Amino acid sequence: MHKDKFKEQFARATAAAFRKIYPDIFVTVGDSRVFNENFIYENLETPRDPKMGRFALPVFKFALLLKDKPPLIASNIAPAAMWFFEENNIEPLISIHAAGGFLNAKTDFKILAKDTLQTVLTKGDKFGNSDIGRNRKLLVEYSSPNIAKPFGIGHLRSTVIGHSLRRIFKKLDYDVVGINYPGDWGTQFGKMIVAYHRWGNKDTLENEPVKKLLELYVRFHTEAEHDDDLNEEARKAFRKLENGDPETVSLWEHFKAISNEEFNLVYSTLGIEFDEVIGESFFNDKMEAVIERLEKAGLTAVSQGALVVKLNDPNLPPCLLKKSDGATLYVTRDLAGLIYRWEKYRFYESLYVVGTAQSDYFKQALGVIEMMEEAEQLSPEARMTGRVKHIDFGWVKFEGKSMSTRRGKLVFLKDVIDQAVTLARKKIKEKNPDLKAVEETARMIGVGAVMYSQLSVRRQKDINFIWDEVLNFEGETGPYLQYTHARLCSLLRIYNDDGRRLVDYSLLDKEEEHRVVELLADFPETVTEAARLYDPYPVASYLIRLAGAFNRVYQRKDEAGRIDKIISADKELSWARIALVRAVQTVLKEGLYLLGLKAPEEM
RNA sequence: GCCCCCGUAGCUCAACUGGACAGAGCAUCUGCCUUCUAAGCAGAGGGUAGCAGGUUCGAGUCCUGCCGGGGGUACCA
Repeated sequence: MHKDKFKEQFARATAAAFRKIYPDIFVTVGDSRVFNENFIYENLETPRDPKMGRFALPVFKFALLLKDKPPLIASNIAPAAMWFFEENNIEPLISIHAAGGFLNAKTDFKILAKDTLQTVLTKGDKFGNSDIGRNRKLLVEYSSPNIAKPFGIGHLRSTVIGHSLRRIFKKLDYDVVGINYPGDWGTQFGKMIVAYHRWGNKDTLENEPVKKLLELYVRFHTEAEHDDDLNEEARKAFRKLENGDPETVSLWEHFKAISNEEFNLVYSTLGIEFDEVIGESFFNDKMEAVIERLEKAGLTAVSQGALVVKLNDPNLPPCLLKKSDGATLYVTRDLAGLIYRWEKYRFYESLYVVGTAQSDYFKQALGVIEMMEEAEQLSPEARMTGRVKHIDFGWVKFEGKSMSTRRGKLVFLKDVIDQAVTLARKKIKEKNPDLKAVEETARMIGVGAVMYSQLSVRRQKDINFIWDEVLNFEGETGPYLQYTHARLCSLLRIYNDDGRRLVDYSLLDKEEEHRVVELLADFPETVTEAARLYDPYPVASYLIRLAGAFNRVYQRKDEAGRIDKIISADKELSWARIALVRAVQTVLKEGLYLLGLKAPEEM
């Protein structure tokens, strides 16, 4: 793991200072706690207010050990640490100050700026890359919509989060396989088939077939409320499908084709990629083997006519492998999928980006796997237990109300995107009528706004999908990031140089500029943080901060109240500032890429 | 009933997993475009952190109990 050289120097100096100021205690505890450099490094924090310093060490926890009051400790250590540099003839990269119970470190700006900007400009979009994922196979399952149902905004969240995680982990050199696992099997198809036979025919599915399928699905559920036969019929129809009845199968194929056409359109509009698309039905012929394996492991039981595995956790209901009529369930296929993926990939980790409503379900499935591997006494390397993770995310509501496919209460993603793109088109006409690529740009912005709406909150939080907010392009939004990017590109077009000259970074001496450089230096850490949390959110909020910091530089006013422009008559100064612009543009573009958003050069 | 999650500004959310005076955006109000994109920037107002206890040098963050909301609770996925 790459270490920050400023923090390393801080740790070395303060550890030495602690040894010097508290020699008696050092003798008794030895090279540990505050006397140990690594310990100090690990305990560094970032101050809430960047003005206080780049990083800080709170010393409260050491008061007991050192038998001193925290402010006294800090004020003793700070000068001793600075003295350490002088004593050992080390050029300090930082200055250390005591502030109450904190030791604050400020970095030498010239060094930070030179390091950071040169690194960004030479590495380009590889800035922030890391090799922590080398030789690690990582599976990410996301999107996974249900065939024969429209792609609603409910599916958007899994799609956007998963796709972003795929890119983030790739950046860290993981060998990522992005998987789409569409729901193309199950009792729902029995319902669809019954509904189609009762109320539909070939002509029904001529125009807007996806909406027609939804209508059939909804009608089934409303009528099933006072017609018990319907559900029974549906179960029969699904069994027919499982038994391979040709007519039923071809109808199912037809539904699938209709849905896939719509899904692919959505994916290409959003720019979503997968490495593998395998539907549930792929596992039809692999379920028996799983059931046999579980039986052999002595885990199965028959309960109320159904084949089940009872979990160890008393709070979980038994896991149903087969219904009392012999038909399989979702989990049966998912267990087969889990085993199949483990055997095929021997993954380091496998992530399932699925809503939090399914968390008990995942506990069941993973519980069954764990019990099985335990019963089979597999070696630790042969077990997938602990490597499979449910990456859950909060409920998506629409205008404060729950959505329900069964009741037809849902919002089509297609409609949402259309609205957003239309609005973007309108704004372009208004704000930049000379823009040539209107259609393409409007699409980037509209889609960006919709996608960002799913990333602007930590993934565990519920999201309320509110039109006014999604269609607002100001403030903490995708279009704001894109706009800032376009603005940066515009500057680079005007000041057309190759960026290969010697730059005096000390000319970037304004507070606003310092803040931008500090943020640029934070990018690599932000990416690893996102990976650690399995959440793109840190990247999203980071980009907002970066864009805001740059916009403040861009519109900073001098003492006379005039805008202090990036490009001025002062050549040296302009070069330095353009280097900053180029670095911000690079990171902003890469960050947007990680989120799955396009970065327009003009808008 | 039982099991998870959540309650922070009018609204939507942050706060580096226990640290510094709780921060942003939206909305409202006030400024700023005679050449670098105003989808922007500066500023103002707006807070008893659901309530009550507890642990701690230190609590929005941890523990307990209430109150309120959401989700799940074997033959859906």
